[in-house]
This record gives sequence, structure tokens and C-alpha cells, in this order.
Amino acid sequence: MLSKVKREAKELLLKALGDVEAEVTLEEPRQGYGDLASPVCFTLARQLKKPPAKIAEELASRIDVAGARFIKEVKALNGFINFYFNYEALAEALVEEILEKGEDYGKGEAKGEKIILEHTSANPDGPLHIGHGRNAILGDALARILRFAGYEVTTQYYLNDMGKQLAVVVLGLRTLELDRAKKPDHAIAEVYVKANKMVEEREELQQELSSLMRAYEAGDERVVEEFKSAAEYCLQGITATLERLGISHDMITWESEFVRRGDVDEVVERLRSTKYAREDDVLYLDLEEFGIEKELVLRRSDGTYLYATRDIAHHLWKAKLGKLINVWGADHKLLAAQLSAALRILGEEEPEFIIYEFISLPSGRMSTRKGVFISLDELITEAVFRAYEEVAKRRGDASEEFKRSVAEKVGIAAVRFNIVKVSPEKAMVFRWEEALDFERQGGPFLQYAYARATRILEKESPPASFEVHELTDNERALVKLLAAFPEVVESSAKQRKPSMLASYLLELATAFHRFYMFDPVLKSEFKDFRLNLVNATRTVLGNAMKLLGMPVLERM
RNA sequence: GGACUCGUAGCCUAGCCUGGAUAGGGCGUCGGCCUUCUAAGCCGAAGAUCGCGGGUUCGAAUCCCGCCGAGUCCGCCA
Repeated sequence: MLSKVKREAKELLLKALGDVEAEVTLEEPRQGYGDLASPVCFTLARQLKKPPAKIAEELASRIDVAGARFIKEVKALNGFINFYFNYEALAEALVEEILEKGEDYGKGEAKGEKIILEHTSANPDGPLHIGHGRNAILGDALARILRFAGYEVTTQYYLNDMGKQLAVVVLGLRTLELDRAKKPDHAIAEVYVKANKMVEEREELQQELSSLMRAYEAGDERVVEEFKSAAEYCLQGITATLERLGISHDMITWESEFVRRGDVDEVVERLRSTKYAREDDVLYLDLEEFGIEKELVLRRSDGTYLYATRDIAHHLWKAKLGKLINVWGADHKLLAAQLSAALRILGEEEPEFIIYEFISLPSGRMSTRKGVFISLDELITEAVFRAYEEVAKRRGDASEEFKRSVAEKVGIAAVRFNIVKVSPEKAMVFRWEEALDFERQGGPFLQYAYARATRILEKESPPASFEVHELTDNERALVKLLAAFPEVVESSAKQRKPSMLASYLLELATAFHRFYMFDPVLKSEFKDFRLNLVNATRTVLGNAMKLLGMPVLERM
């Protein structure tokens, strides 16, 4: 809807410009300068050899607003052209559109493009820690946004089953007891940490580890069974955690598939015949031409392949399924560059990478191997517990079931929102006080706005017809934000930035809370319109929260 | 040492890609608002050399260059 208004403003400007050539841009000005602004006169100033303010005034006086539907007034100020909306017309058309489209309001046209979105992909050697959580939450939000924007998205978990980590777990399971009472991924981590120590301390185990890995690569039936059951057991725990957060994957791809199917041999042969290949006792690619100093080793002197080699084969395979997007941690930047270069050499399409920086502890980096990490389970549990205390304090008289259910949803929303609202390129330091401090503008703040809207509508449902009065400032702010939602979805998808949607949600919820404070609905003479506005706001809040995977609450 | 990312009030953060009018928020601090649709809310105050220096531009937090500081990576690991 906002795009319609922008188009109208642009047309008015172009018409007033006549045959003067200029690139007309529109921006959203700060408060007090109208609803849309164009700085076009600044670029024209040199061309016309006149001060911008003068041009703006002439231009503004030439704009005829009479035939416009959503623009009411145009003013020149400080060299800018400022447009003022006809909020009454806009509100009427907008509210009708939102109520008609409902859950589909903001949805983009089908783009006819398939996307394979890889995210989470943690090694099956223990539970997800909060760093993996950033990956999963970011990836899942992105998947939801892309789908809503009109892309056909398949989410993928790439399971790294050929690494040393899983082999250490398997080795450990041969002698150590698996604690079946524990959540599977946590039990596996316990074995992993112990086994790692053993391997470090006893040399003969390192031999055993290598032969175990070779046996797995060769497809030794008994060993394959051991690896598979260990990985699957761990995965049970991991998917349980993800499920609690509302995250799922459409497909899980096992790394070992590419080796056994011969995909890796094939891709190595292809790369070997290019001019970038070098071969002495090892086979590697010289990637200097791509600005990468570090050579990429494809095959060791003992003839085995490396993780990166297998990943090239993996990407070649999945590129056939659609456009590729990978959510990877910052530690994989070099690998991402090397992988891209290798694919470029082969003339294949390169994946797009969403790189996120690390979440570290005040004491430093997390490490599953050392057992130094905060698991996502811990974080969720603590957040839900904290939420429970809050509900108990505020709704002490409510049923136990109500308190538990609200606490779960508030906790999940808080965890997801806290992570998704900050840009991925920002490194985070995890502190419990901060993670559990339900900040004023966090997940619960959004859920509360939704619940407030719901409670009003429970008391009285919005009538089908309504008259629009002259809007208050709070109503205008709300209308403008609601109108912008489809554009926010579109650019959030295009820029692959869920955090944009998070910022939008905060603005929308803030606008609604303010409206709620100052503009009574049920006791208003404009009740009919306001009920509809509340309904529209609730719809958009719900749609937007769904895109971030946040549960909504009817009451809290 | 090299490559990449980040640097915005005491703390956290938006804006940076695509340059525009007084740099948005939040936490914390101080002061207000529940006889009115749930105060997980709202209003107000104080708090910013947008790391530093230069350049481009009518105009720079935003683009370019240099420097400083932090993080990450630089295995025949995954």
C-alpha cells in the first residue's frame, strides 16, 4: 500500500518537473517534515544554477494535488519537497486490504525461484550451544521470510558424519557408558569430552581413531552401523531442541553420501584437469588468482580427501536443486571463499553466504570438545523459568496450566528475538544477566502488544463498515507502519536481513502501545474505525512475528 | 605478518549496501502516569567529538584512503 502512495508522489513530482530531467528519489523523513520527502532539488541545483530552496518552492507550487488519492498536501522546506498524506483515504483503503488478505497481507508474488537454505549443520558430537542457536534462529527466520516473500525454500541440515568428532564419539562409545537417562545430545557430549581426553592422553588410541575413520569411509558395515546410530542418537536431541524453538529442516544430508556415491572422485578429477591444479605428493588448487593466498588441498598424500573437497562435491550436487544460500559461522569465511573459487573454476554457480560472527562467553570462546559452552537447552530452560516467575508475579491467580504455557511461549520468543534483532556481523558476548533480562523492547513487548489487541477484540468485534474520522497522530503512525509491511518483507528478504523485520516489529509494537495508551477504543466515538484498526494491527503483528518464528499469545 | 568483520552515550543496539533537514531505540540513572480496553505498558529529564586523521561532495555515521583498537581465520582438522 505504501508503494502505491510512493508511486503517486513520484508521478506528481515528475509531472511538475515537466521536461526537466532528474532522478526522483523519495525517502521517509524524520518527524515534522511530512510523510515522504524528496531531495531532488539538491541535484537540480547545479543543473539549473539556482539554490535548492528556490527550486523546491517553484516545484512545490507547480504540484497539483487535486487529482491525487493519497497525497493531500505538498510543501517546500529547506530545499526538500515534503509530501503529506491523506491519512483518512489511506486508512480506509489499508484497513480494508489488511482485513481482506489476513494472513496473506504482506505476502510477495511467487518468484518462481527455488532456494536451498543450509543452516544449523552442527556436528553430531553434542547439543547445540548458543552459537549454533544463532545460526539456527537466523536461518529459520530467513527461511520463513523468503517463503513469505515468494521464494520456494527448502531448508537443509548438512550432517558432518565423516569428521574426527563423530569418530571420537564412536570410539568412546565402545568403552564408555552412555547415560540413557540424559537427553541424547547431552549424553553424547559427555562421551565426546571424555573420549577426547583419552585420545589426547593415549597415543595408541590415535591410531585406532584413524583406522576407524578409514573403515567408515570404506563402508565397513559394522562401523557404518556404529557411526549411524551414534549420529542419529545425537540428532534426536538436537532436533528436539530445534523443535521446541519451532525450527525444522526439510532435509538432512549426510556428508558420507558424497564419498560413497563417487561424487567426490568425480569432482576431484574435474578440478585436476584445470590450470589451477598442482600435484606433488598432495593434490591442491592454487587460488592466488582469486585473492586467496592459502592453497586448497584436495587430496592428502595418503590419498584421502578432506572436508573441503567433500563440500565441493556436496555443493555441486545441491546446486542442481536450486539457488544456494548457506548460513555459516565467521570461522568458515576462508572455507567459503575457497569453496566459491573452486566452484567458479568449474563454471558452477557459487552459493551465497550469510556469515554470522561468534557468540563468546566473557571467559572466551566456547568449545564442545572441552565441554566449555552454554547449551541452547540451558538458555531456553532459564528463559522459560524466568518467564514463569514473571507470569506468576503478574497473574498469580491464573491456572498452573496457563502460567506454564505462557512462560514457554514468552521464553521462546525472548530467546529468538534477542538473537534475531542484532545484525549477524556483530560479535556477541553472552552474559546471563543480559540474556534473561526481558528488556522493554524484546520478545515479550511484541507479544504483549498482540495480546492487548486481542483482548480488545474479544470484548467487541469490529463492524464490517466504519467511517474514518480525522486521525490522531498515534493512529497516523500506526497506519503508516501497517502500510509499509509488504515493503519491509520484500527488502528484508532481498537483503537477507531478518533484523530489518525485527526493527520493524519494534516500531509497530511501540506505535500500538502508544495508541493504546492515548486513544481509547471501546469508549471512543470512533469505536467502529478503531476496532478495525486494532484488528488490522493485530493481523500484521501476527504475520510479522510468525516470520521470526515467535509464538503469539492471546493473553499473557 | 596477511585476509575478512566490527568500532555509534556508563553498557547494548538501529541506521551504513542505495550520502540529505535536529543520529532512532533499549538497559542503567532521575522524575511522573493504574476509579478508564491487562503498567510485560506510557510520558518526561540527563547522557553521543557516530574510534582517530585525511579525501570526495552543495551535503558524510553512511562512499574512498591511511592509522588505531577488538574479534575471526590463515592444519595434508572438520
